[in-house]
Amino acid sequence: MDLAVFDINHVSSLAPAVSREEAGPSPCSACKIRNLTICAPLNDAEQAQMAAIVSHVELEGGAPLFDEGEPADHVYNVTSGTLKVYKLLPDGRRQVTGFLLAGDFLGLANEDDYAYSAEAVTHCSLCRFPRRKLEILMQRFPKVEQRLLSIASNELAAAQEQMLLLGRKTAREKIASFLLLLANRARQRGMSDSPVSVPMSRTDIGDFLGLTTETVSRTFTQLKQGNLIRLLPNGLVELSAREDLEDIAGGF
Amino acid sequence: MDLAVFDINHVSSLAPAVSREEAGPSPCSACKIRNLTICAPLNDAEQAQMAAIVSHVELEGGAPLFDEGEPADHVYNVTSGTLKVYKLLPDGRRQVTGFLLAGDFLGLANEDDYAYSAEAVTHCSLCRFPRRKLEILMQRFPKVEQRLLSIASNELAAAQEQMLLLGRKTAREKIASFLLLLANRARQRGMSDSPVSVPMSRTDIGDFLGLTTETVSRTFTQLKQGNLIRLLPNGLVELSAREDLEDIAGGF
DNA sequence: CGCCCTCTTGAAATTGTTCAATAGAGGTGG
DNA sequence: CCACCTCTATTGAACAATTTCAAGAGGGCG
Repeated sequence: MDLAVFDINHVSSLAPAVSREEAGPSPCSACKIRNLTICAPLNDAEQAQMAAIVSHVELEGGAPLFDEGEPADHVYNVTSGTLKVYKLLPDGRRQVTGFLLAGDFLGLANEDDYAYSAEAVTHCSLCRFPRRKLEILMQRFPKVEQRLLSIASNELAAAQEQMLLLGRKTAREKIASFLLLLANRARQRGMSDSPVSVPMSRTDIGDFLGLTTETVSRTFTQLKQGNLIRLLPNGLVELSAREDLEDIAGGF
Repeated sequence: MDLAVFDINHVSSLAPAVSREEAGPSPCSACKIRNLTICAPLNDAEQAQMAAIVSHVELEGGAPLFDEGEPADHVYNVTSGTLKVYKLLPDGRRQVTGFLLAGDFLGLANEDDYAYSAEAVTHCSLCRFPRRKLEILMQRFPKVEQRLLSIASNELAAAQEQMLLLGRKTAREKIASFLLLLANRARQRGMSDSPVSVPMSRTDIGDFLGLTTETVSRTFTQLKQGNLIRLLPNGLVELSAREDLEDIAGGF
């Protein structure tokens, strides 16, 4: 559970030339997922002002980003890798409320403190914005605030979809929905949707779907034996019969 | 399942004097829940501009407000009564994703269509805003957009809490959480939190908590027999041992 | 090569569901 | 005003899905 946080300003003071050359005048101009982020609506000049307040964070798999209850001083945009966000009950039961991929935004909080914990699943890099400074920039660029509202609306719709899954779907339906969710998100990002990468553990998947690891495992086996999926090495899953999976998932 | 929609402009053209006298120059100036709504950050002059685009809707219990998949042309603020919002699976299984009380906002959608259905539980009144016109007003009053973002953030936090409930809590914990949620929301609105009003059916409660009506009923009975609650007439529930309920609910 | 951790598989136990029947509450019409 | 009708809530018993407990298999890393 090592935490590895690198501030790009710090790094570049050690090796500025390399950092600058790799990234160009501003690392943001090379950002491949800009259109997914809160920076999407900004032109180059405006984006430079965002770049002025951003720092860069790298996490290795398993490293925490922040914990529920900590002061919510920063918000983040994922630039690569996968994270999970989760909430705990007093006795340790856990609900993973989401997995975050490149382009996803996290840290939105209305209260002073984070309402959930965030932890890297794989090696991740993120852009970090001080919340205060971002709020000031948002007053200058209402487009960013609109973008954030748009992101929040999308997350809300996804949360409602997840409530439907948690409250009303069977284990089989949950797993089918989950695989299709991952596949669709991979496709949006120009990555392979079959085989799709499933980098998180069975425990994480169970905690996301409201199941135990054993049930997740058994259900994968069951789908595999029905020739709906194939389990490949390195956490890859081939969706051999997407249509059937969609029928099982119940509309996705 | 009668739908009763009254446009306040229409009503006042029939009986303008009465309508004006009851409400004052603008019905909004008499609004008792303004501080909960999207209008909260506006001064009187600004609020008048909001009033110019608002219309008033009344629904009787059981009447639908809109259905999933309909064009999302309006957003609403509840001014009195209780509504439920829900999603359906193709075979009819239902997940109630929330109950809305006075001051609550609904209709936020990023896509063109509503992502869920909304239906009155009790007799309700709402303020209706054409989405297009509200978007224009938001550009003039960024405060409203900020307010909306703040509302969306709160809803997102509530949605995550509900995912924790749906995915990881037992029936007993779910019912305890639900009663405390209703009680807290009633208290926020200056209403009695014990006995708390529980106007929705056992089926609605079950569909909100991911349980069947039978399990809801049995769990109420069980809590009653443990002297944690008392079931009074007219859907009132006395929380006789709030501390114990909070322990059961697992932090609320 | 072996250890550790995760995943898989099996069998028993449990929670909540399903099916079925009764009780109660609210509304309607005689 | 009461009887009846209907809809919702409650209760019971059998059933099923998922969990829990337990053991073994596979895979990656030192």
